[in-house]
Amino acid sequence: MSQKIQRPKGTQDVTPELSHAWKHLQDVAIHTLELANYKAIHTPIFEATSLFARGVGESTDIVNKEMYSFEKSDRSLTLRPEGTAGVVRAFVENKLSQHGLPQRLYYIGAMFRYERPQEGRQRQFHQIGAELIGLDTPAADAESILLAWQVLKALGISDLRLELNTVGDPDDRPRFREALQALLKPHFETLCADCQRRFEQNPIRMLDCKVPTCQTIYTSDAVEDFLQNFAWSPEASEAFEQLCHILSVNGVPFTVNRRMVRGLDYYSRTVFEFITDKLGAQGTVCGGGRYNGLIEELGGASTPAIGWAMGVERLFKLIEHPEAPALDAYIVTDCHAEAFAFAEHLREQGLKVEVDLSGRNFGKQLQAAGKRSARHVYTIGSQELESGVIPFKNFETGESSSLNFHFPNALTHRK
RNA sequence: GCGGUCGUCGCCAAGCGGUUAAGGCACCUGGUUGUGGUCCAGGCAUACGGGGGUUCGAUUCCCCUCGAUCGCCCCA
Repeated sequence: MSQKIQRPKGTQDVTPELSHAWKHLQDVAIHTLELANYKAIHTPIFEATSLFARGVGESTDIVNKEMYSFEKSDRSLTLRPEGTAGVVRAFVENKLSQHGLPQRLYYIGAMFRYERPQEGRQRQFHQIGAELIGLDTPAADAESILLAWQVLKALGISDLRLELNTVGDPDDRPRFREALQALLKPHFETLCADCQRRFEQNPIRMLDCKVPTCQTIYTSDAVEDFLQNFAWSPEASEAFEQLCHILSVNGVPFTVNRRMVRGLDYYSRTVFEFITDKLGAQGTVCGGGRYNGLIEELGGASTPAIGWAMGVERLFKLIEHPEAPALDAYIVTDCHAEAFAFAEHLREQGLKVEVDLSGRNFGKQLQAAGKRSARHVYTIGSQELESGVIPFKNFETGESSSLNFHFPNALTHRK
């Protein structure tokens, strides 16, 4: 058994039992996206490591400890840990802005993050993402969020909460950070070790801490006041209010969560997450936000954009798994040459058809048809070749009937 | 990377130091000269994730390892 090769840790096989439901999920999502005139973009599964270092951010966990990187002839390459950086790179490289803005793009595919697997978290996982590039308006934010909501609804997932926040413009971030540090400084000694580390590295993240003693500090009136009343730029605040308005008008339930932070450096202003309580600790089913600085950072003209990504595996656990379509016809036969011709005839009509290949007696073949829950069973033996009349039976109603079929070379090529 | 739990056939699952390692489902083969699955008979783990140890003896005890799972971290 030690010889047996297993799939790598944190990866999954989608076997035929599940592959239909898997395809269904993708089909529904893609259909919804395309109805909103989003167009697919396919980018490589690996990119220059520097793309993610610059795009996602040097200080993020993703870049620091989760990348699958490898060297090839002096180049450092990395399996994409997320989709936006690659899409933006492609947008810049292919000069998609020349085709007019805004650009509405979506992608779907595998992502890779070297993490300890747990429920809803794999090392290879899949994301469906949408990017709206070229606009920095509340309406654009709303379109993006509404679109995500529509995809989720189309999948039959509505038992979710949408959390929304604004993290201001890049210029505001240091201001916010310093103000927060100043506010929490007096409590530094009582904070947990993690928070003491975060204090310098990523103070905003402290607010998410699960340690009770830390939480009592972070939920104090002083901190609460600070969060509610921190003065973002007037533009950002104004835009955020309008966005909330549009979402309300469209009946999307949301809550403003001033503590929500996102792990990628490129976010600015609007950030949001759709969260479920049904998946344990990894409840974020869709996460996104605005990234106005990213395109310029990656060498393009300064262009605002917003986008999101959904975790396919997480969605998959939340949706109903539809049955695969039934087998329309089963062909019992000992004359395969002619049976294939007839099968093709049926398939041209869009029917799902299987030809029995076993060569066993017809009784056994009939049994096989029953096990497969075939709707109709056609029998093609030497008699049928001769007469050109094919008997068939509807296995759902039990009714028998027959039809005429012109076999190619039927009379000359019988076995 | 850190902690907890777990690992017996494709799936569910008994056994918990000495068993031929139950059983069910699924699957396969045959019983039926050409009209159906539910019937009957049989098959289907030289083996209990892998490796090492303790023991006269280990699926049952110990260690390591691999994997799963839950949580931390973080995110989709």
